[in-house]
Amino acid sequence: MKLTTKGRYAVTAILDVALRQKSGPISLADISSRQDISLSYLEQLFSKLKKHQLVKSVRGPGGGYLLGKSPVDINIAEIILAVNEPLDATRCRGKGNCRDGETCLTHHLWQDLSHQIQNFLTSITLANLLERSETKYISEKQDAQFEGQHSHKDTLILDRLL
Amino acid sequence: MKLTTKGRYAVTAILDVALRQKSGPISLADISSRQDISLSYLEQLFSKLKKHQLVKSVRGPGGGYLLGKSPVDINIAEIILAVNEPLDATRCRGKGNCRDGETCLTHHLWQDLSHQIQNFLTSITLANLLERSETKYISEKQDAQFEGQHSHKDTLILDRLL
DNA sequence: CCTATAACCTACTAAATAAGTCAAGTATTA
DNA sequence: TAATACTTGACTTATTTAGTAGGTTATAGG
Repeated sequence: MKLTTKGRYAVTAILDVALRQKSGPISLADISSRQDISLSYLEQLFSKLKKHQLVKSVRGPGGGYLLGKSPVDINIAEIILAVNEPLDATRCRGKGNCRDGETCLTHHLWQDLSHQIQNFLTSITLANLLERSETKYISEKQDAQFEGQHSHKDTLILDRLL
Repeated sequence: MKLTTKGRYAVTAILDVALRQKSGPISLADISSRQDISLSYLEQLFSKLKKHQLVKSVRGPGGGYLLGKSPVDINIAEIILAVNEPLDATRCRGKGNCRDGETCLTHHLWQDLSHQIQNFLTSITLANLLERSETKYISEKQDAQFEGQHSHKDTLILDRLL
């Protein structure tokens, strides 16, 4: 699970579609100018997103992209995984230095941690983000789901954004 | 918050120290051979880790690195942030296309999401990982803390690693 | 039918970052 | 005082990200 600007672009772009698709397909050119991401880069990203059925396309004038399924059924993890390559293999695969299991320990702990992050991102859907964008203050339900045991002092107030 | 192999190297390496420091300082050469990370790259990483007081060094023969504080007081987020540069600025800063607040929407949602991930990683300490490495099966307490509402079918059984 | 629009596709390139190398130090202590 | 191990900085290389250029196909609307 990699978290880079690439995944962020993908999430941003698909959220842009989600927010506006009521009025029909959204063209990449529109997303490009709104989100300030180059058109060609968006083409690369949406090609992958489409391959994973996260979006569907409408060709021709007035065409563009629509969500491939309901926002409830699209989670953040799958968006990020869709645009990142097959998630490169474990470091030790094939190498001799993991034969006794001992040296694999931290390696697998990291993998485990990575799974936790992925689970976490899987638990957040596009619908959740849409909700947040329509909610002036974060609801308690969301809050609990997102934050676990931590202090809420840095919780984002979406008010100023809308 | 970026999640790349760089941060993974850092977590892996510092965990290696945590697991073995009972027998004294751990040299980078040892970590290098055990974890298969180049010595010089480790030097770069540990230089930053030390700057953030996550580790402390012991010079001279038999020297190496020790944790800078208790495993309970070191969380995963600070390890990753320590080796990644000051967390690059927001895309729209200074640019004209965010003036009306509208275009910033998804941008801030992403930032918010990033905060959630950071909160999550902040909630996991080195001590948690150490515990896990000593526990054959994941305890319920850990499980609840880590996973939220999700299915546990892909939960890692550490048994096979130890 | 024609034309503009927009998806789709391929190949390439520039920039940034990650990862690793090299070399010449300095401090510590057995 | 020699061995060990950290420190520092300048380099190189590889990979990934981001952007360009140049097309083709599909289709809505005049």
